[in-house]
Amino acid sequence: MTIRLHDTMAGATRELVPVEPGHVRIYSCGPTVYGPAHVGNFRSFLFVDVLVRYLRYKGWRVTWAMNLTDVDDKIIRAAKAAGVDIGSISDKFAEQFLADMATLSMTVPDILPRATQHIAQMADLIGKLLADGHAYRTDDGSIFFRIASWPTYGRLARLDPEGMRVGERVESDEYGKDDVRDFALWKGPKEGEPSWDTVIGPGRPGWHIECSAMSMTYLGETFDIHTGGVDLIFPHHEDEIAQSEASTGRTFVNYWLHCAHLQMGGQKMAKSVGNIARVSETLASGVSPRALRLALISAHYRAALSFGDDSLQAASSAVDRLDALITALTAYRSDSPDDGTLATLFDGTRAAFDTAMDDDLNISPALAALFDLIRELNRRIDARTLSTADAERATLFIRDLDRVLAIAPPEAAALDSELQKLLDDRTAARAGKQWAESDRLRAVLADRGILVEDTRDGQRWHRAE
RNA sequence: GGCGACGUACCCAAGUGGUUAAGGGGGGGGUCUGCAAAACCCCUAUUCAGCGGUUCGAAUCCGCUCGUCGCCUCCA
Repeated sequence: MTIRLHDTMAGATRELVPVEPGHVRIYSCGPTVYGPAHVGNFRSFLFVDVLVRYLRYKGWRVTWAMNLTDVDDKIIRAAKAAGVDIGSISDKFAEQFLADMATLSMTVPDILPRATQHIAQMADLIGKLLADGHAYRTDDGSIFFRIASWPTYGRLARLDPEGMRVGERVESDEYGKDDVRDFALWKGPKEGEPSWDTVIGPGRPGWHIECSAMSMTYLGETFDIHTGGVDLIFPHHEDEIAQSEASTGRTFVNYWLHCAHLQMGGQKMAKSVGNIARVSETLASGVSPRALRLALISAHYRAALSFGDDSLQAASSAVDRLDALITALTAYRSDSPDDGTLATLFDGTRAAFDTAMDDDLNISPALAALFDLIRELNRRIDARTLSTADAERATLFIRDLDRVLAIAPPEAAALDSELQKLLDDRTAARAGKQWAESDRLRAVLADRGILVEDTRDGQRWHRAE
């Protein structure tokens, strides 16, 4: 039971060995809830979802924490613009985020800590850094981390601290800092901004400190996996490491996992670039949630992934193919004896699937194993070599793999009696070769979202999405 | 400018030294079928950005060239 993951710090793929045997602790940098998240954001969350799902599928215990940043410059700005307090902005978009998560069948993290509910923990951490000389106050009550006090600063991002000079793109007007590269742990109180009274004085937290405080609160001073998009490597994760390790004197995180960007139009999807797509918009354009999910998880997480009509179309077709098989297996009836080679087929599929996923979540070959299985099962359905029980076994096997992928259709709920009557009427019409009536009923059912197909197993149906 | 990733068919994307270069999508042909849909079968890269090199052997290793993207700033 070994799984290898690519650790950004090591720059290499390493076997996952958790601090506590059998129990993996994961922290993910979550969204800042100042607006609706876009699908690029969700790519990075779904990558962790797949990781968590796979670890659990393999029998590991997982504790997954993902923060919701509910206080920062953007939220403050949005609240001011709307004339409300920051809570009404962050609550609204946190709610929307959770709804989008559910739409995409994303596992709900075990812990979803919010920054504003952990101010005291952050203040304690900053207090420790002040006491140890890793941080200093400025005249306005802000507190900065002293990068010069942390020699390994820049190691994660492979940036040379000496080379990080003030350039065109680095603001140098934040006077008061000892060094322009120092970053804010705490921002002094300002008129019109939220402020908390704490052991280190009044003010509000800087961005990076929340992740250190909350991850260590829930997962311990040293935990296993920390995830985020590649754009968080610097400065966010670099800063987290500096402030965490400076305060504890221990290794903060054992494995840093970073997800590559989702691209649209040849560039990374970003609000600032203006090329974003949101979950709600994508669904409104007729793409099913499962197709969207597949489009976002179908490439290796460390490779840039292009998103657009083509990728959504391909994912939709692939999901349809899976659906068609499940529908066919469900309708399948045969007097054939059990297929003695079915177990071997399943074993081979699982071995290929697991081998691929064990290798840094190499999902492409894993999906290939699934689709190879789909073709082979369709062959056997056509050849009528499966028993009725085999078809059921096959469905169960696919649903087992789908604990990791979460792209299979939900168990079909029973139809209401009116729809069932339409189906029954159509079956009767077909029995009497009343093709016109049969076609009419098919159209009526299609209007109600029930797609019917005729096969030698009789009429079968599935819901349109 | 510094650091890094990548360039495989019409599109997406595995493969990182050795028989026929996965899989998905798309396209073409066929089978099945009242029709439709689905499914199945066949075809769609003698070739892996280009050029050199190492090797018995390279898409896979090395060098150079060209191109794309990312980070160095808020950002998943």
